[in-house]
Amino acid sequence: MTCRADILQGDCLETLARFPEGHFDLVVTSPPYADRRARIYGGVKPEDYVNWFLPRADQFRRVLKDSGSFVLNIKEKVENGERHTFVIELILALRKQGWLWTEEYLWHKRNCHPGRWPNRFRDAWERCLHFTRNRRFKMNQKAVMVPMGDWKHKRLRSLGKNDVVRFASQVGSGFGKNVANWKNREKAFPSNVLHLATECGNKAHSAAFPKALPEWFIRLFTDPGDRVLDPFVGSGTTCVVARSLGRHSVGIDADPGFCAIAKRAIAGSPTEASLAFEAPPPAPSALAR
Amino acid sequence: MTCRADILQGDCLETLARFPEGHFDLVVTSPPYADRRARIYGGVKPEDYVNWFLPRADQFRRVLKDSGSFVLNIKEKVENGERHTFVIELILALRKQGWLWTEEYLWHKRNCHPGRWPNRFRDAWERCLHFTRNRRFKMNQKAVMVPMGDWKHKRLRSLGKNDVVRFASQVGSGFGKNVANWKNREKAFPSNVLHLATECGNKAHSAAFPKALPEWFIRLFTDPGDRVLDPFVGSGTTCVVARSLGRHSVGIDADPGFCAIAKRAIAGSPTEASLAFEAPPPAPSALAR
DNA sequence: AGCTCTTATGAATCATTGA
DNA sequence: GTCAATGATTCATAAGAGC
Repeated sequence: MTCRADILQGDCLETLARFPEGHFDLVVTSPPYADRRARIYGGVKPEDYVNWFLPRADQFRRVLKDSGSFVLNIKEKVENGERHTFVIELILALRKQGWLWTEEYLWHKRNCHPGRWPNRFRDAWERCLHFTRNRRFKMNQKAVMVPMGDWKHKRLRSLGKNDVVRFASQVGSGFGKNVANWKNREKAFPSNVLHLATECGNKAHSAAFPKALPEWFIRLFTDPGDRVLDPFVGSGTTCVVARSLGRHSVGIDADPGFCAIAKRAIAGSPTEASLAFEAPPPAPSALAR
Repeated sequence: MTCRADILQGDCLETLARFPEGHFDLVVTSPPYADRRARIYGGVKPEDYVNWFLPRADQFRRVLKDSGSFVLNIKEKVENGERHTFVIELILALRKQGWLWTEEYLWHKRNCHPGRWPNRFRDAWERCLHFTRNRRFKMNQKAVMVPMGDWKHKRLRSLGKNDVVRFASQVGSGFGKNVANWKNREKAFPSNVLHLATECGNKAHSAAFPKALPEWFIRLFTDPGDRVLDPFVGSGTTCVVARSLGRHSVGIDADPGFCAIAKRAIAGSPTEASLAFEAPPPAPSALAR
């Protein structure tokens, strides 16, 4: 199956009005952080961020299926020596708007930005806030199981008593008294912490997140053939990934330059169909450790 | 030097009134989470948590030195399928009280609690909120440096072309690698993500955090001889660690049972002086990956 | 297959200057 | 003074190629 991946230029606040209720299964996005990409988004100030975001989130909610998820990758900046509070204020505001704050996943950035300061260390993590419309929602946990890797094979071959205990606790099965259960199992469920390196080819148009991030959430919260929306699509990563996973997608960006880049990225990217012949699907091994 | 490690029984709200202003250099604690340890703290409900906590935090602030830090290890629980908001509300309230929300460190629990649910994965992280009274505060970054990997030695012998080029072209915000910085450097600075395994030693009195957690913050935010406070000391971990690091400490707990346990733990634990003869100081390698 | 070595890579902060 | 803009400074790692 070849899936549609449409890029629309405009402010998602207006662009989304064209879409019917309950059209999408997943909204996943990394919005312009406050004060970043100032030229394009008019440099929303941190203190205005919530008010800027809310009406857009209202649209996201309208076009999202009842069983859908909304994943928001965001991190507050430091201002005046303090972490700014606009993100946690946004969480509270979104709840008032009717969203459920179901979970907060963490993206641990293995390669974070360099730097050194007297009052803090380098920032190596971002939030992936998971909101839903309902307590019951679609979640395919098996789709993101991680291989246990060499580690398991080496360890299990020679079973010292300590090894068994340590093995069980590291995998998180706890109570892994019955190691035999694990021997035949190749995969383990991940936790709510994702370990991903950032990747960004294009310096001029830095991608917000590495492909593996939307990939993880698309696998987790949608089925093949479902519809994915990224209302701040930037260089197109979400749509490229969605297509390669066999999901339809819509990406919106206010900046014509980004839209052009996104379209090119999609045109040059493999579809699921082509992947099936050319290469194995991306290994989830890189996703969560 | 043998340091005092005093355990006081009582509610820290009242107990701290005996202490003068600016007595402590660091407050580090893992408070009874909402709804946990209900018998002892009267089972503070999540919705009452902020109001319960605030007057105590006011005392913490009073007895903390101007250059001091307050580290709060906490994680919101899931209620009714949602993450509760009492922690982020607490952050906002503490700022209103005059605290600066300087940073949010993460404790990534390498071996988190087992379990499986249809709508979420295992929770593998907790917040370590860092509050200060001032923008300038005591921070000994070198005290928590971690050994570098072996790769460093080889690295210096033959520098990749990329290293040289990027460093040379310091124009245009290219990343530079000042190799001189690496000469004679055996250790690396950590990031704001801590990778620590939980200790599951005594299940009867579930330790709030592993020793390595208070150890890291005590090293980072105090000097030897400084004074550390844990107002919800539980089984005494903070005081045990503080003493072994040569810091004076006060631990407070409302529960006489915990106080007894804490006192025993301290009595049976090594002082810094004894450690100097018996064993090398704890290797920081275990602290942050 | 393991080991060595090479290369790629990043949504940052802070201090200072100018309006 | 307060605010805004600019520039200087800053690491550590993982993945892959090669032997």
